[in-house]
Parts: sequence; structure tokens; C-alpha cells
Amino acid sequence: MESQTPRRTSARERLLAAADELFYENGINLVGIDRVIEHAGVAKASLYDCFGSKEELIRAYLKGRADKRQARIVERLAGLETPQEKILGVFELMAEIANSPDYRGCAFQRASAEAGASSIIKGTCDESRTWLRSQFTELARQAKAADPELLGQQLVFLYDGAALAASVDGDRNAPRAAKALAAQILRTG
Amino acid sequence: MESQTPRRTSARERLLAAADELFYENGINLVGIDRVIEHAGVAKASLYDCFGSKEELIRAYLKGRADKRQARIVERLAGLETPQEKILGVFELMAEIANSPDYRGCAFQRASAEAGASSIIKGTCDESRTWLRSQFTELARQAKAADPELLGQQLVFLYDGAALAASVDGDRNAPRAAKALAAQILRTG
DNA sequence: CTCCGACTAGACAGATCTGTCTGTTCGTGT
DNA sequence: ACACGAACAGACAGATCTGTCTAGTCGGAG
Repeated sequence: MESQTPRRTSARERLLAAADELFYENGINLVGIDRVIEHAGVAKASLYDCFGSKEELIRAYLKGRADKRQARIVERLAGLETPQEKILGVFELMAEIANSPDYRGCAFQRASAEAGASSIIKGTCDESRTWLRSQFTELARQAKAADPELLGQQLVFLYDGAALAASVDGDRNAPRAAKALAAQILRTG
Repeated sequence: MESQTPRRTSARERLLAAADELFYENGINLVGIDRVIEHAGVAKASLYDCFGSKEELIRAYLKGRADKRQARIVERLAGLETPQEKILGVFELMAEIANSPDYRGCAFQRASAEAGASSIIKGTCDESRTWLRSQFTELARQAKAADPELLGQQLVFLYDGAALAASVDGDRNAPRAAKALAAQILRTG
């Protein structure tokens, strides 16, 4: 027992890592199965054994991104005190991440744009977006906002807008500008 | 002389109209040439005579969208007096457009996500985004904002965020929520 | 009448895509 | 010793994609 590592890393892990790199950098529809398995150093049959279809691989890629982002945010919030600080902490976190040279914006925004009619992909993006919005709304409630739902919605605008500007326009200080506006809103509230 | 109308509408016009519908609704990469020419009722050779490549057809589609949006905004601003009213007018305009049942968000956001390495497509999106931002910045300057560049940037965040929420999340009142926040910023600014 | 430009219909080439299938190798648990 | 699961390599099918090419139609201008 205990095994679980027939190789250094399982084919599934390597596939997921390759998919994450390639899909995030180049977009879901522009990356073919062959490129993924070549980059992962894995046989094509292994991909279809592990995931069954490209769509399912995409779903797993997005789920992994969602889990990682969620964990990062939760961890960051745990180290902060007031709801105001926590709200700004989310933007600060984005500012740090957007500084990476291989930052390409929000994976869910981009996947949604490429999803076409796939409700599997859309649904996965939806989950992650809904979670973020509910976080903002809850923090807005704790901060005694007059209309927490509205403020939560508006904070998502800032979050999405900043992520878009950072990637599409290459505007690397966009998250900081969004953070500044969020701070102003919380002050004048 | 004077002719210019061998058919009711030229092949070029019909192709552009078909491309606009199909690309905007389904995404650039999920629509093949064959579907475009079938929807336009046009021969494949005509497409390549008129545009030379799919990429060029996409460019023309985006250029058309950019021109239309720009014209709509300019027209709307002409009917308003103060810079504050004009800024809010842009959001009001988006709110009206987002109410259409076939609204699918900002074409440039989505094309950027699908563009891959095509600098032609990215460049066309860039132009339109830069224009909008400079409009906001100029209006912010007229509104005597402390930092017009910053405010212009932040208004773009709200614009993009609202367009995204309206299409991806199906949140049809998103533009109004963005407008409300813009109004608040202008008041407390 | 004749030429020309715009358009049509559709076969074709060549690439690429997803997904399947056959057969092999290898480490491990029984 | 042996069976089994996991992974390997790679051929193959069938669809689809962009782009090219041939051949023919048709309405006007000179």
C-alpha cells in the first residue's frame, strides 16, 4: 500500500500541469491535444484514460485554477483584521500576482469568452465568479455597507476591470489603481 | 457611372454582416469560413477576393464594431452638457445596449481573449480600448478631477467590469450599478 | 458585339483536430 | 510465478479548417 507514485509524478499530474501552462498562456481553443501530451511527455491514450475528453481536461484545469485562487484569497484574508482591510487585501493580492511576467489575466474571463456553447466550461467559470462575488458581498456586509449586495457587485467590477487592463492593455499598475478606488469608496461609503 | 450596386447588396457587405452576427455570437475561433459564406449566401472565392484571409475579415468585423461604438458614444455625448453628465451618459448607453437579448458583451474583450498571437487582432482591439480610455480621461479633466489619468483608468475598470458581468453572468442591471458607482465617485471625488 | 469585372459553384489540397484502437513494457501485489 | 493496472508508442479514422483553383454566369461599358 501507500504507493500512488509509480513514476516520479503520475501521468495525470503531468497532464494537468501541461494543460495549465498551455491553456492559460495560449487559450483553450488554440491548444490541441497533441501539444498538451507532447508538453507533458505522456501518451495520448493516457490522457483519454485519465480525463475522457478534452472538455473534461479543460474542466479540471479550470477547477485547479479556481481552487488555487480561492485558497490564496482565504489565506490572505486570514491574516487581516477589519473587513475593509480584507477587501483591499484581495486587490493587493491581485497586484502581486499581476506582476508576474507570465500573467495573462483571469483564466475564467478568458475561458468564458472561448467557451462557446459548452455548459461544462461555463458552469465551472460561474462557480468561481459566484464565490468571489459572495466573498465581497459578505465583507461589504461586515463593513456595514448601506447596500452590501450592490457594493459586492461593484467590487467585482473593479476586480474584473483591473485584471482585464493588466493583461489586455499590459497595464501592470491597474490592480493598484483599482485598490485605490476601492479604498476611496470604503472611506466615502 | 454611379452604379456600385450590381446586386441589392454587394458580396462584401453581406460577408461583413454575416461575420458580425456569427463572430459576435459564437466567438471568432468557433466560426469557420464555410459557415460565414453560407450565412452570407456568397461564394468562397468572393470572400478571398474581398478580404484575402480570415484574419483580415476578423479585422474588418472588429473595425466595424469599433466605428459603430465610437459613433454611438460621440452622438450621445453631443446631447449632454456637463462632463459629469457625459461620463454617466456612457454608462447609460451601455445599459440600454446590454438590454438587448442578443447582447454578448464587449466584442473587443472577447476577441482579445481569443486572439492568440495575432497582432492584427490585438492591435484593432487596442485602438478601440485606447480611444475609450482617452475619452474618459478627457472628460475627467474637464470635470476637474484631481488626477484625470487615474480617474479615466478607473472608469474603464467600471465599464469593462459591467460589460463582463452583463454578458458572462447575465447580470442585466450591471451597467446601472456601474453608473451608480461612477456617479458616487464624481460626487465625492 | 465584345470585353471585363464581379460573382457563383464546388472540387481539391494540405494541415490539424479529437478520439479510438492495437500492441508493448514494466513495476507491484498476491 | 503470474496477473493486473498504469503507462507507453504510434497508426488510424473521420471531421473540420483555411486557402487555392477551375470553370462558368451575368450585367453593363466601350
